[in-house]
Amino acid sequence: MDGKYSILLVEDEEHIAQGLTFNLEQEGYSVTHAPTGREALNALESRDFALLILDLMLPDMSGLDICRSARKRDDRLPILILTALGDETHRVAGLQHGADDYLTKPFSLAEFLLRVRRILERSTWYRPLPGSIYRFGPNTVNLQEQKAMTSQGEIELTEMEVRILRIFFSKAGEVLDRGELLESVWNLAPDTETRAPDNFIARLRKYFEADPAHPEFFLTVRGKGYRFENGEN
Amino acid sequence: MDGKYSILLVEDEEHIAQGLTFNLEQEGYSVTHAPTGREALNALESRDFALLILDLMLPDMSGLDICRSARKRDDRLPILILTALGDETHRVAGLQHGADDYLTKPFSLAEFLLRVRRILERSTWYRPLPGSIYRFGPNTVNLQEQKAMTSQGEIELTEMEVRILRIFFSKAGEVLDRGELLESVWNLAPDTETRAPDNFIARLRKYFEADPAHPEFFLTVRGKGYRFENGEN
DNA sequence: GCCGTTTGTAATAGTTGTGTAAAAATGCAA
DNA sequence: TTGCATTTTTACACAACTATTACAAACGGC
Repeated sequence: MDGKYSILLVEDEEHIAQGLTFNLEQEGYSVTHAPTGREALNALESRDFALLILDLMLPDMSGLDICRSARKRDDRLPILILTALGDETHRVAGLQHGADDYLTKPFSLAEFLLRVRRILERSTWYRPLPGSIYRFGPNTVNLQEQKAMTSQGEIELTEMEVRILRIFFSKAGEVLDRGELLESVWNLAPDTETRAPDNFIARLRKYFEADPAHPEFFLTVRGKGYRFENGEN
Repeated sequence: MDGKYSILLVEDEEHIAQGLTFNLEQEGYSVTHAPTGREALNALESRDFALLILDLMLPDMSGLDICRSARKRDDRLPILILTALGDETHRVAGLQHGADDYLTKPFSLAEFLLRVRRILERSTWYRPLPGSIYRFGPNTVNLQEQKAMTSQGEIELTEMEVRILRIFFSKAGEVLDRGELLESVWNLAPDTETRAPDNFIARLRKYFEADPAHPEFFLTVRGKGYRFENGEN
């Protein structure tokens, strides 16, 4: 769960896929490649992407079907169609199916990368940055906007709270010892004597736990530290 | 004020301009036509548009210059470049100057209209409809006429107040840090030491909040800056 | 005089420190 | 093993401190 944009590239021609993947990763994006429609749909089911790049000519199904079902799941997912079908009918059909952009092969690599960048830049204006929304149990945390929705209503988060939550979310399931927390959140030596972390844990439990005395998300690992469980794994 | 999108069309060839205007109006948009760069800049100065459609080949100046200065005024104004210069260098240059899309003449009218519609649809996700009035809670703000209706009655807004409100409205929900405000409203270095923003916030809260000490719209994010919530999202 | 900025001081939110209670682990004898 | 005393660790309310913000009032330019 890093800050990189994750892109799903749906393309059956292996060498084109490799070239695009290479160049997109070069730009700092994280690319998942799906060579068939089936795999594309699976990937869309299993996780969130910041952008869908779609070849229309797939062996098993029409790209437009993928386009439609992706739109249905997430009506603001940016979609870039990339195809050899360049005539007006196809372009219009693609745009009508909800694509954000439509590039015809052969296309200029520079233009392609610019359009990708432009789409992703714009998308941050209307959808949260990848990884900035986190859900567990009845809670929804928006790290970017420093607020959270809990079963008790919406609350504002402070900077420290956000920093701690960020660490916990990124290491869900792992035990975080005091020293590690002190280093990464407080920039203190790992052996500093302070109970500041305890206090924050208590606060987080008050915010997010149904019964703070018997936490199900922010767990104590006696003698070690704390462990965050998101309730899924 | 109607809900129509207003488009500024910058195009020197009269018959093309007429054709596009006709078709765009057919679609329900309100079109302003500027045949020269100078007139385009004047129009951009005098009022807000939802979209700028730009021919690059103008008699008096380069379309890219217009693109740049329009971006400077409003960094989220959608721009569609429309030109006969179709080779890669020009396309890339256009996109690099901040254009949202780039269509090469001759283009398909249907595709053009679809792309316009797509851009405008997306834009409502991240910017308030220009020229329309903005509502939050019991307040109604008209940036165009620099007036606002609050629960205490109608007030006139000063230029600075309008500039700040514009930023807050267009970034509703986001945390705006001091530096960002200083840059975009005051054109100052982001690390300038001043409390001018505080004073305006205090004023806005006095205008628009039922209880300025416990704001529900203009919120403080301690250590960061401010966040405007329109009460919907 | 109107607006916008600077300045000074009060108020406040957020973080950390501290004390006490509770809980868990440990030691050890039976 | 079991039971009980002892020690260690954690929970968390509250106090103390500090950096940041609120805002009135004075100031200054167009």
